[in-house]
Amino acid sequence: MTSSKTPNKSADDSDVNAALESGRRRATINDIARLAGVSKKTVSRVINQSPFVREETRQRIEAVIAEWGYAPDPQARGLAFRRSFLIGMIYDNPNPQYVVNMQLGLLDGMRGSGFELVVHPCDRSSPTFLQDVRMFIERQKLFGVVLPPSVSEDERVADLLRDIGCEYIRIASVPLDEEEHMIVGHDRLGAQAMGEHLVSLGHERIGFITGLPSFRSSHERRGGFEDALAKAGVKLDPDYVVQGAYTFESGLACGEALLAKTPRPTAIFAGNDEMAAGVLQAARRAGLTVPEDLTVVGFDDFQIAQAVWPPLTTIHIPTREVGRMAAEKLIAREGYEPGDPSRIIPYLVTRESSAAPKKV
Amino acid sequence: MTSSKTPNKSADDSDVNAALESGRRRATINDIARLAGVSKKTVSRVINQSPFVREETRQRIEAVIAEWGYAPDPQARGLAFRRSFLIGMIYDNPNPQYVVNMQLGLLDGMRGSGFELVVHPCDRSSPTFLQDVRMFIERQKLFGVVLPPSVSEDERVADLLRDIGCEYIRIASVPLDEEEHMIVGHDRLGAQAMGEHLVSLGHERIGFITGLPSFRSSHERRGGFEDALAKAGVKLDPDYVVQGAYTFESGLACGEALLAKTPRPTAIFAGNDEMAAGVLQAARRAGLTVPEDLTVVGFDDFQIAQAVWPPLTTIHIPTREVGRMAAEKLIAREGYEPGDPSRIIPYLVTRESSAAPKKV
DNA sequence: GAAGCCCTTGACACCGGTTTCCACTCCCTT
DNA sequence: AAGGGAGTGGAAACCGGTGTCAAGGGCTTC
Repeated sequence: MTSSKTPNKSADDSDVNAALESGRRRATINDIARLAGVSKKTVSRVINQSPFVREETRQRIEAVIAEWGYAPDPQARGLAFRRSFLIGMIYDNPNPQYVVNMQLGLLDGMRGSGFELVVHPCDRSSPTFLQDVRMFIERQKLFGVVLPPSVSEDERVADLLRDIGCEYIRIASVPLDEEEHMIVGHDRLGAQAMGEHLVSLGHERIGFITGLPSFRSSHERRGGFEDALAKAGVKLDPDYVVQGAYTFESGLACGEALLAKTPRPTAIFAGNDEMAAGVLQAARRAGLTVPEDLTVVGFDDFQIAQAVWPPLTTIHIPTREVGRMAAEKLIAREGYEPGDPSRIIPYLVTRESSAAPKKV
Repeated sequence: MTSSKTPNKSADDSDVNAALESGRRRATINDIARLAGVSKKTVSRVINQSPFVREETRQRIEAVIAEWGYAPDPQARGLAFRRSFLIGMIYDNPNPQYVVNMQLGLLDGMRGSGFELVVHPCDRSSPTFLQDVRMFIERQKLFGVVLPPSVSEDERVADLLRDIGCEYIRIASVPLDEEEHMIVGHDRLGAQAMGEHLVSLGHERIGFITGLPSFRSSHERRGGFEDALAKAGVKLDPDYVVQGAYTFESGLACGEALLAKTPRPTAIFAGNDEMAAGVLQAARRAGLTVPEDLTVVGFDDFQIAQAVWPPLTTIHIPTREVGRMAAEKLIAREGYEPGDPSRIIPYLVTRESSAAPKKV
């Protein structure tokens, strides 16, 4: 009777066990404690990997936990810890494929950790934006949040997070914060690769369509492109740079604008695939054949790049992998090593939309 | 001194108020009770809209709640209620735009309700699928789940949910469950509309590409199409029906197969836009011009329909609205009326990919 | 053999809400 | 004025975990 805590509990115990065994009730920490003949505090220690538990005791408890399939209640645990086991993704990126890939990546990185992902699209221009974000985080007592662009680039949000002491990871194309809060993408490298590709094909009069200026990636992509051109001794004529908005429609309009220039560019590099698809349409309306009359290239390598005609030469961005790294960094589990940054380096994908310019 | 509960609390009170006012601590139900001069039970009654509170008392408490911006802790509340305020979206639909639109719709319907959305993509063919779902729901004590296709069509999942007593809404193109658990889409109507459109243009030899047979929508779309043709006295030749997989690649392959038939169909109706984009590519490879040589139409009206050339005639499905209705139904708030089903009726969007067949 | 220390363990209060139970109003009847 | 019922609010237990702190046991050390 060493494990019995009160003299007349055995009758109750059998009732309790019956309820448990029939599956009518999930096991609680008290059940596990009782079944293992220890106090619930010790079970708690095992759950939280406290080193102050005798190996033999730990194994006994772990066996009982495994046998009954016990998992602690995140709400109760969260209540005591004063925080939840939820991770928020706060975003305003309008591209569905980016969003979904990012979500999948985050879930990859969270798998088996006991955390769950709560999604929170937002409108950065709303007057209540910061208050909404704060409410979201404080009410749910989020463990942490992941911020993809362009929310990641908003210092007000970062300040808020530091202020309320919420863990966060910012995903951006440039370092904006301490290293531990950043996953830095390599848009610049990707744009450089594209610049080299176009130059190597022999293009010299190239149009460029920027993304939304509120996204740092817009500037990085342009910058990387200019780097590559400069290195090859080709100059990017500012007159051939027009500002898009990362949308198909803006790509169409900007494409038409660029194609109206004299002389016409022999290639157009759009800041993302959506806009490149718009350029393809502009080219078609102008009676031009791609890539014979015009090279059109994009950035991101989302599905649209393959669905248009001709399929787009573009830069592949490993969004899902970026998400995985972000989640891993956020929860920083034991056995977590920093993650090889080379996993998220973008690369050129050559398809049929790019070719050498026609000889004059 | 009527509101003072213990004689020597006033000193403590000012400390507590200081902490509150400085924002160092969020208000709890005890603070609100103290500030309003009532017991926390009464505050709880107000929060939970109990009718047993004097109107005057209620207003006083609500004023204090508003003044301090108090919101009850979902974890503590959930712990006592034995359920969380989380809603799960369990899905295996591979289309990013569908997923994102559905999420947005669900969030629309949940806005201001205090619920949050936890996303849970899954693999229905995994051996641990049902166990994963069960674990997800039971651990988080989800308030309810929303099941879009094709998870919604899996009776094992519905059985599981009934078994563990979890609220759920199934989104599908046919009624599969009691009315209160269903949002029924109208794929059939949409496909009928497309059938009528093609017939009215004069097409009689029409190819059809089905979606994945594991999606009920595939059969409904085909069925609705056949209905419309039958009504017009046109027969759908089974030889001109090929099975796709809702992907671009499958659309390409199926398009090639259909265009190889003799005589060639004058129109191809693909079960979704992705496949229609594939058909466009097959047509181009075959040297055909759309819509002069071949009419190609899709279904869903996702963004790809506008980004390809020519832009696709398709059926618009109000996915986001469907999501909103699902969420509203799930949380069935006071003031909730069933929701006008006409809001989610699909409609034809005519673009440039459909035209009358050339005269022979 | 007693003191001192470390390793383990458990009792108890607490996280922030809800529910149960009960006592106390208040108002209306008799 | 007393009695009775409905309406109202408080104390304490509870949801399922965690923090704090002190106690028990085995070991070494003097």
